[in-house]
Amino acid sequence: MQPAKSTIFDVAKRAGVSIKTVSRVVNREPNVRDATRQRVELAVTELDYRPDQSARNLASHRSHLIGLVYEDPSAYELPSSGYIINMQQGALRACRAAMRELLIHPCDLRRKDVTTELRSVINDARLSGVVLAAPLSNMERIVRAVKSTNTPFVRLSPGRRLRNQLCVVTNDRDAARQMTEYLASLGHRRIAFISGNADHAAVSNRVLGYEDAMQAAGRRVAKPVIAAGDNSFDSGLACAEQLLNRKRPPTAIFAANDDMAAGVIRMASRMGISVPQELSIAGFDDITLARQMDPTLTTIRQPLASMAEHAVSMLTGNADTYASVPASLKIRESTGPAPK
Amino acid sequence: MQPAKSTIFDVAKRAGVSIKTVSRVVNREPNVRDATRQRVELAVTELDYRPDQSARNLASHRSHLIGLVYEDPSAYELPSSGYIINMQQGALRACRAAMRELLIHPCDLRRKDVTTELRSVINDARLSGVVLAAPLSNMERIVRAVKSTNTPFVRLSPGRRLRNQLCVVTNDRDAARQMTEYLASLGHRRIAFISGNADHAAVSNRVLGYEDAMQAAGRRVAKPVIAAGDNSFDSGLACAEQLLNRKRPPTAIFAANDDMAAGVIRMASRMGISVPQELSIAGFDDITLARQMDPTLTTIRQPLASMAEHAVSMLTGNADTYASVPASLKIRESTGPAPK
DNA sequence: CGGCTGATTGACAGCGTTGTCGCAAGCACG
DNA sequence: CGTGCTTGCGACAACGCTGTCAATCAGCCG
Repeated sequence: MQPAKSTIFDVAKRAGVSIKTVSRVVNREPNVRDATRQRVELAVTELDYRPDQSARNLASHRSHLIGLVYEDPSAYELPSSGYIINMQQGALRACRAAMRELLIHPCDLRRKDVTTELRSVINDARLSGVVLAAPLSNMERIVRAVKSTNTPFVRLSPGRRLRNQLCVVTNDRDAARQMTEYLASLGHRRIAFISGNADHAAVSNRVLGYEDAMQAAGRRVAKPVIAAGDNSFDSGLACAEQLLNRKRPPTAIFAANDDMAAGVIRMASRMGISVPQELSIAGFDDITLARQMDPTLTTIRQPLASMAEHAVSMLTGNADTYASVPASLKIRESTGPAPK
Repeated sequence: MQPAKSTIFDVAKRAGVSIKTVSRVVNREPNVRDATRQRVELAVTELDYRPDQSARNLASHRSHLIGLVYEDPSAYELPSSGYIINMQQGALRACRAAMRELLIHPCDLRRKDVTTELRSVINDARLSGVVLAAPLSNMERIVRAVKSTNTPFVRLSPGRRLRNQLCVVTNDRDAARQMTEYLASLGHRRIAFISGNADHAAVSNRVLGYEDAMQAAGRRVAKPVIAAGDNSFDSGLACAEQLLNRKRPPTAIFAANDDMAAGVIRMASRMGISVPQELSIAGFDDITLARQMDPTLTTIRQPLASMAEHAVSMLTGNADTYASVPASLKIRESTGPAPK
């Protein structure tokens, strides 16, 4: 049996002060004499006092919960588990540091009442903050719903920097440009790109980065070729098939995310095309899988975990209101010199 | 602006009853006349009344939150994201059905204070129930910590059926036996097994299933060969290397989970051994990745999502106190007839 | 030394439910 | 027609905090 849980009254009595003073000390409010503060703190540790969250919630209209909201992958059989897990890990790290807990809430966009439901969750649980993952962070109605709850929220990769709104971004465009330049520097001239779901602003930025590089390379490389994927492994297969069956197939394929790149690798293997000897393949995200594929995937490490961590820190008041976390090139086995 | 939130008092006034009666109706308590119940229900819908969760928590000492507790994968760089995501999806499904929300809490077992911390989380958030995933569901100190909070909890794959305790299991042993028999039926005689982390009771059951089948097959197949992995992709690589370098290497390798099986496939490819022509490989779990590998992986579909869904349903009172969800064989490309 | 100011502290009323208990009405029974 | 039990309902006290506001105290000025 555990010793009966002590309340703010017990602490107050022991320290010889009022409950309000205990409250002040616990919440680090100003205007408490040092001596008093110390007496209270002593009592707190002696009694192992930990404030009751429910009571706090009720009285203060805020909980100690942070909500992580993202697109429900099961809704579409999206194999994007790496994306989600990474975000969760980052968010959890920051939660731990700030003594918060994490509530996860995937949204099924096909449902008509997503916004109503989202509002209910935020209000019912009195979340103290919400992290809105891409691509939701870029959808008008979703953002509006969250905003209407008056709960602080951070948008992850909202596509562009926003004034007066919390957000965390990464340099998708720049990173995509770097990757394309890297491929060009290996001697590739026909570099194709597989784009993804246009809802996902980060993904469109990657397209732009690819185009930037292709344009800058000018005559040295051939025209941009962009195939339309939807971020899924299967669309990677399909796009690869289409691209590789051209009369003059590309010698390098850069996919807007790793899942699609995995599809490309798979298709190349099916078609008997060796990677990277005959075809170089690059991805974007650096999901766990990227290191386990055969060949291992050259990709761009998107700091999803750090981004989510930053986001939560913003909500707990431990970070600036804006953060840009840089992505970086990870060169592995799936890319090599262009074939002669 | 939204219409001011209505409270139990508003409903009571409108229905011409006391707040207690409203409470009874909302909570489906007995001893309310039908006519009264209907009047209240009408008022509830008219005013769009939704009880305040924080107030409920405070008064009833229970929240509407379910906790999902699992081993922290980031602690060990475990690539088991598929496992976690699947569980989450199942748990979320049941939460949605029961109007609950899900709080996730990975445990870092290396920390000395895991149990203290776990208790705090459960108590602070006043979780109404906890789902304890394997292998935590099988660790004495963890289970004890959860039990000490007097919060209802369900153990996932605790290794054996437990009396008077909520748990959800699957037929690991039987499924492993089936897979082994299947391999034998393809003509394989030297079938090796890669076992995993012994903490994970489900995994030890798989070893037993393998042994069952090998024993039953008697003289027809060679003696069991078991290599010790630790559930990770890398250990799959290592064990495969060791097994395949034997004088008489196995013609089939059955790994206790898909991550290790992926490692085996990878090693075979490195060593120039063709799968399934020269070597058959089977896994266990059916993670998303299993369908994306090359060749696609023959494995056992472990119904993790359903298991977690069941678990949450138990906690919300919508299911029995015990469930066994069957696993099933998924034959794909990585297995084939034994080489001559 | 009186008055003024800002720092420090406490009393007390919420916050919106659920739990306990009491009371009245209805019903079976002798 | 009285007794005892069940059913249906309401009054009111928790639940354990935070917010508001008033009271007290110390320091400082003239």
